[in-house]
Amino acid sequence: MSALLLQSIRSLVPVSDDQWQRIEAATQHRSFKKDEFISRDGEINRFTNFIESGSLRVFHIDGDGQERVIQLGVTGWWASDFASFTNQQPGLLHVQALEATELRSFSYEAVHRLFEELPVFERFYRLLIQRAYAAFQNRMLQNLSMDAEQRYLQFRQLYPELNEQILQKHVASYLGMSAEFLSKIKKRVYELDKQQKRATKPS
Amino acid sequence: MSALLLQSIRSLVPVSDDQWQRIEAATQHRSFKKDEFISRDGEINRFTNFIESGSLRVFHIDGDGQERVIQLGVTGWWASDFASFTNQQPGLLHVQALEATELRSFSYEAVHRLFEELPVFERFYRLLIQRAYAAFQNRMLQNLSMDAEQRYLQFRQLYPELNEQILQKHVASYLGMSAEFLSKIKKRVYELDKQQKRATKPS
DNA sequence: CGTCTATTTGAATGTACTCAAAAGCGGTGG
DNA sequence: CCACCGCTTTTGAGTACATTCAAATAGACG
Repeated sequence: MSALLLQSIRSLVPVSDDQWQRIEAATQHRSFKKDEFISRDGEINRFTNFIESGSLRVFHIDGDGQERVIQLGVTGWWASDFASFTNQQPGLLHVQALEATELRSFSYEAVHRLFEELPVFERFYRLLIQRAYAAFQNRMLQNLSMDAEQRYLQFRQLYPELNEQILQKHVASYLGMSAEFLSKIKKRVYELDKQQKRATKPS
Repeated sequence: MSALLLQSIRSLVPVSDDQWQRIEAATQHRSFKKDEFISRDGEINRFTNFIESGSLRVFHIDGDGQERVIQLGVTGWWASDFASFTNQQPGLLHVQALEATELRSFSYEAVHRLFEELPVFERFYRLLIQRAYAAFQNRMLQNLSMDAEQRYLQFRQLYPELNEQILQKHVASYLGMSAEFLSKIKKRVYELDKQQKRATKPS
């Protein structure tokens, strides 16, 4: 019984206990150790994943060997190489556990079986993607219109848990900047915070 | 009768003639002149749009007045301020016709009515978003891992029709670079092409 | 404690931007 | 049909934001 997953689904559609049982029966539980790969570049990604605990990153390695983090995920989030899963074609992305991580995964077949059996599940899935798409459009907007410091501040405000839990170098990559530069930004922001505090409450 | 729209839908799901009539009846036809706004920043976007002819851009104006093109659309594409439409909340984006443009639009109410009446339409809509999301993930990948010249070359290869039909300044904004810089890139690429041709077939 | 990796810091560099001016293009009216 | 106007594109010079590389420091893990 995965209370978190049920909660994630019920936040988008109403589900009877009977329906929930059929959904849960379609999932499989998967465990990964720190740094273990959940799926790889070049493979067909067979699963879409709900994170029960732990964290992971979805990333690409481009021509010159640079890693680019496309997505980060922590407990209660969904994450996979979506394009590869959807089209059942070899993917461009790696998915890797960043710590010991427990997933509740739906295989491609399971998802499509549920679409046929439970219209409410297809609706849930549609809403899930809709939300993800809207979030992505927002992220694109930010990447286009903000400089590195603004992106970091926005990220820190929006996802404080990621900012704490995930290694800085992965956060930097997610935000589209070098790890060194993020380090400099954090220093600058920290000094500004200090100054502001002093200014706000002068002894 | 909108053959193009029917084609767009049938490319994703099978639709009977009867079902198609109910879908088409739910649409409305809307015409826009060049530069006219289809929806605006701050408004709730009531429609999702299929482009029957013409072209449009979806863009954001940020703090310092800079315009950032999030999406471009031409005949046969779907485009709207998706986040605003989906959540029925005031949007951050403008949608504007780039030339005389004919849309076939679905209101928020019409879409939801169709979801209830025709499960096949909900499936179509899910597949449409799925595809858009996968494309977006790809674009994000490219924005993170490619420099300006590579992004332009990829764009030109992927969407030659957009490259020809849309003003360079909008393409530049879509690609996340200044119009001036795109101009310089095009010159460089053109000179390279010339050199290559000379090298390939020396008199 | 020692090793391995992550983060910090600094210097030099580069990619892309801004600003300004010139050239090109398209439409409209005389 | 030509001349002019407005807008887009081109071009060049100076600049800035962010990168790369290298070395030092700090942290985590066995």
